[in-house]
Amino acid sequence: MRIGELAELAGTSTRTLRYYESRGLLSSTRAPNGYRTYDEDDLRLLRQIRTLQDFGFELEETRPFVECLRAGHPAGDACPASLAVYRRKLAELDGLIGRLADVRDQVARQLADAERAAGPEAVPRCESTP
Amino acid sequence: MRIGELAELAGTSTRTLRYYESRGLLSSTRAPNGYRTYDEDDLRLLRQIRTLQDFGFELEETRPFVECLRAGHPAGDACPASLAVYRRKLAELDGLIGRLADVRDQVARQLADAERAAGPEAVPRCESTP
DNA sequence: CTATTCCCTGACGCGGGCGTCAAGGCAAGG
DNA sequence: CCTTGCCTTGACGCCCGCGTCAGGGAATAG
Repeated sequence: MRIGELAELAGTSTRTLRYYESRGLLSSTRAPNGYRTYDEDDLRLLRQIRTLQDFGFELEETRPFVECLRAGHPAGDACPASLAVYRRKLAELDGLIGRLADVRDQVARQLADAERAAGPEAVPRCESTP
Repeated sequence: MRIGELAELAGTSTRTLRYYESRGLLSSTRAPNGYRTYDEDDLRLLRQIRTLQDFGFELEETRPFVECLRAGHPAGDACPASLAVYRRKLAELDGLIGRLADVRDQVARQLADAERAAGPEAVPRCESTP
């Protein structure tokens, strides 16, 4: 298949596919006229990349998964390097979520304090003053 | 005080202060030699900005707080516009944390599945095989 | 006088993942 | 032949909060 079809199948753009190729993540054979040609394996590879991207993985972090698939494994996460990325990402996410939760609570407290200071009359709880 | 001193007091850089000024967030008077001059009010204003920045607020989102302080209020969050930003940010944080938690769980599941598929022998639970 | 240390403005760089335009080639239909 | 629609490479733009360099002036100590 050609680049436009692959892009549509993966729900992305041709620009993105060329970008992945420039990063060495996606490969393509060329038709005599210079057009990129892809097969089902490329689609699976691309889907793997997109899934991880949707998880918030950086492109570089998808590389072990890609290489794992290229090595012939049925799943991109069948290799130790991919598992290592999973684990790093889990730790990263836990840290990030924890920090965000802290921030959330601090903001909530700031808001509550500021609302109290501003006077409770400005914060109608229900239809108490119709 | 001059820009270097203010920067150090606020734990930031002179570049940052000039940047804030270019964004219209921080103001300064000028000494006859052209040097920026600041007072305690500017320091408080700057601290307000930095606190919000540390929370992950974008610079533009600190503007209501800055204007509130400039209007003479003792706290930057004493104005309705600031409270509105707090509320938006809370909702944003809740949404983000929720999505990240979802991703975290999906990654954890992927990891667990991949570990099972790879074979449990590669995942020593304790010192079971010394 | 010089050396040091502050300060000034202006401008480019960076990271990440593309979007988007430019300028053209190739294939197929009418 | 022309048009349409796909494809090619190359290159600039964007976001955002600065870092960092270039090329100067100003104040102070020795």
